Amino acid sequence: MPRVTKEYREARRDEIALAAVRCLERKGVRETSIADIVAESGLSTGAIYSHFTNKAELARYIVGRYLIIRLDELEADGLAGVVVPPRGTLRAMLGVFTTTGLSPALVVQFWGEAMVDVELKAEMTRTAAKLGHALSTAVLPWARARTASEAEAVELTRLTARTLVALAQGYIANAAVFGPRDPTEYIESAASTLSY
Amino acid sequence: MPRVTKEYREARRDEIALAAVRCLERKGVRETSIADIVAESGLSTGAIYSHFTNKAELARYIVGRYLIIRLDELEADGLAGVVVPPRGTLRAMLGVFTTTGLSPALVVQFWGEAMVDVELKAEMTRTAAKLGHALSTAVLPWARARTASEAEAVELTRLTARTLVALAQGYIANAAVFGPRDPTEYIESAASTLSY
DNA sequence: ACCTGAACACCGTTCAAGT
DNA sequence: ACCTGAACACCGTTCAAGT
Repeated sequence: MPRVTKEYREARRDEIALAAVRCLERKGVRETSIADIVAESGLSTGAIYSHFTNKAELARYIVGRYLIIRLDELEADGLAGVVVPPRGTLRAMLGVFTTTGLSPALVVQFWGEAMVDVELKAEMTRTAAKLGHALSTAVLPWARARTASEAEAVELTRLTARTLVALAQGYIANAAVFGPRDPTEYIESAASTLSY
Repeated sequence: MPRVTKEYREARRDEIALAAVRCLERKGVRETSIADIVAESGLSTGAIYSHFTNKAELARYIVGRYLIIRLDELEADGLAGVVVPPRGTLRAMLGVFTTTGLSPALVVQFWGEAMVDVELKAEMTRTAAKLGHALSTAVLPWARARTASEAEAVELTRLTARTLVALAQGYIANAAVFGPRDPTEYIESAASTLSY
């Protein structure tokens, strides 16, 4: 048996990660030093480095653990075969995003970090794959209703899922730079703008 | 008369800024040190600090000078009263973006920096205002053709311009994280996705 | 006035020593 | 095994001295 349980280690990692998230939301990724996280967590430098190999790995852990948008309900609808049009899926995704998880400002900072940190980008791609899976499940019944063959439905689902992610990214980046915006209003405006 | 001309100072600032952009495209915002810019420009630390008060001001200068997307043609069409539908304006904006200016990866990094640096955010808002102005000019004839009064046309133009910026941001963020995508295909997919 | 480069303060990371 | 905190290397910024 290990001296400390796996649960203890996990709890310790989360304790550090949550202290870090508090610092990040307050000061931003760039301005948060290990010393800040040490002060916020009440632990020592060495304690943090005995649970994360470096600051980058801590960032990766946070992205993997807190950047996921839970879309269980949508996924459930999709699995049950309920037909939800893409606009409804986007609405649900933005709604979940605005009520839970990290702030748009912090998400955009992590995107920026990922441009430079290959490992963080890989973690983000993995997270995005989970999101893409949930979206695909939600979109598939709708795609089936609109296409003749299953192959066509799958291809339409794939393209639609990437586009939904891009539209959500646009919403997040726009909110981060220019201030909050009502999700429904954004979707309506985008739909009407693109129909001409 | 000043010892050195205004032109000399401007040229020196651009010399430093362009050396910095080369470093930034190569190593990213975070990883580029003043020492890198010193090596790339062939100047000394002090020389750089005699033209920019600090690294943040240099970043601001770069954003103000190289992040602007030139939309002169669109603006000209708008001023001439040519009716271009919003989709055409978006297409033109993404086309200009993909052929000139900074890479999507670098743009996203600057967004991230702006979340933490108030001055950089202000500079970015000013840059965005210029872009918004060009977009508004391009969109106004179309909005006039679709509304009864001038007041309505102006309001529709305002909303449409913000949405066009959000859609462009989505394209940029998506391309930065998931790789390049054909602008026309993105617009078609977004339009079709949002029509349901 | 512009420029040089050594010096300083600060931050991420390491590591010998403690429990 | 986990933790402590002093020590080290590196980076942004300053400043006395040069042209």
